[in-house]
Amino acid sequence: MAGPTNAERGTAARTKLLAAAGELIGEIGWNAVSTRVLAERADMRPGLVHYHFESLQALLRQAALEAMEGMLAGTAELLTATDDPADAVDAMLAELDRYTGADPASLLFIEAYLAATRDPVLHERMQALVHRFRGGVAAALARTGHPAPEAAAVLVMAVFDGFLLHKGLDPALSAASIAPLLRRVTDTPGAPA
Amino acid sequence: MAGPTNAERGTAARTKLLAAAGELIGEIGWNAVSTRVLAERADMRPGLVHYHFESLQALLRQAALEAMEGMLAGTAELLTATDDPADAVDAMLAELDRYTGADPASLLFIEAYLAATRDPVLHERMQALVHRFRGGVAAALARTGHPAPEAAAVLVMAVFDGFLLHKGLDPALSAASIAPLLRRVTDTPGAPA
DNA sequence: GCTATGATTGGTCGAACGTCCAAGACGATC
DNA sequence: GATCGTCTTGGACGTTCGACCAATCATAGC
Repeated sequence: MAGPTNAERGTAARTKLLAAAGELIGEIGWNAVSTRVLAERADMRPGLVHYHFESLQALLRQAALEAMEGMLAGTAELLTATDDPADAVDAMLAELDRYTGADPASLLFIEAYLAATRDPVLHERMQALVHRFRGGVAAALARTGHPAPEAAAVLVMAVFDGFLLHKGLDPALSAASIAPLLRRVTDTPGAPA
Repeated sequence: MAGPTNAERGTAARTKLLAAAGELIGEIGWNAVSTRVLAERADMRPGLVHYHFESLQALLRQAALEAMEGMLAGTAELLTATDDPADAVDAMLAELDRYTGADPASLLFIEAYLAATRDPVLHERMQALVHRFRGGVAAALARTGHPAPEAAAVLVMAVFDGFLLHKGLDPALSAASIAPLLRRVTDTPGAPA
């Protein structure tokens, strides 16, 4: 009965804490995640939090970044899976319909945006994350000969996040209804059909 | 030397508290606004907060709603001041460039969106506020014969808020660069120039 | 076995929190 | 000038917070 080694238990605890933090940030809000509720969700004692992480803020920062990285990585694959980036944007918009705008995953993004305005380290890392993703969209659009791929990528991503924001307020909003209009932005005028 | 009456002092205190709350929500975050820092900003004793307002949450709710109402009202005038709603959207986008995305006014909006997902009363009132504004945009677009004014209004407002979110992360973003692309959305194809 | 090292426990510290309340201060009314 | 309603003060209440720490436990290497 060889149980887990000490190192394994340590990394397992860190992983559980990060996962719990990722859930709680969206559920109750960044500033409402305390060491005690976090430990309870992760099924461990509060003292462990500050043993495995330098501070609560550092833990939340890392949890948010890893969660966002995971979500963006999954979505970025759509860009390379389709030939026409306009179709890819459509697909990403359709995937956006799986989020209600009030679920923990959506809210984690918004919470992170806000936290980034008050945490320089998070700001820098999150900026790099968004910049990379936006660069991918812009590059895909540029390949089709889009006249302003950078600006179009900025607009597309603003629509994504802004739509989530509004959807949280009005769940009746449907991504399908704005998809054809967003296509006006991603399409390249005068291109062969 | 007739000083202010008791009633005047009361309403003045309420006004000061609401103004201070509006500032602080954006500066330090909704959940970080406490009775004590709020009273300090409003230059009064902490005990007064719960004399003039039922609870801290009720105060923050009212402060956020009044602040947003004021900002949206000012912007809505642009809709009636111009003949072409596409020009109005351009003007609103230009006005958006006065916000950095990290200033208290911008952040108050985002904070309110988040708070609305956890406060049913705020949710309802804010939904009505956004709905009314969006209806104005849609009506203006409908007048030009836009084929999908409702969807276009949803997309335009998503761009506004989403762009603010991204601008807070990357101050280099300029509304001017996405304006011509957003025009593709608001324009009515086949309309007389 | 014994000892290193890392993981975990339970508890404590001072500070800040939302809310409430009795007592005082002020202007209006008679 | 007494009285009344409103506004204001200062302090108190129980709770929770982030952070820290000595003691205990479990594994790994000798």
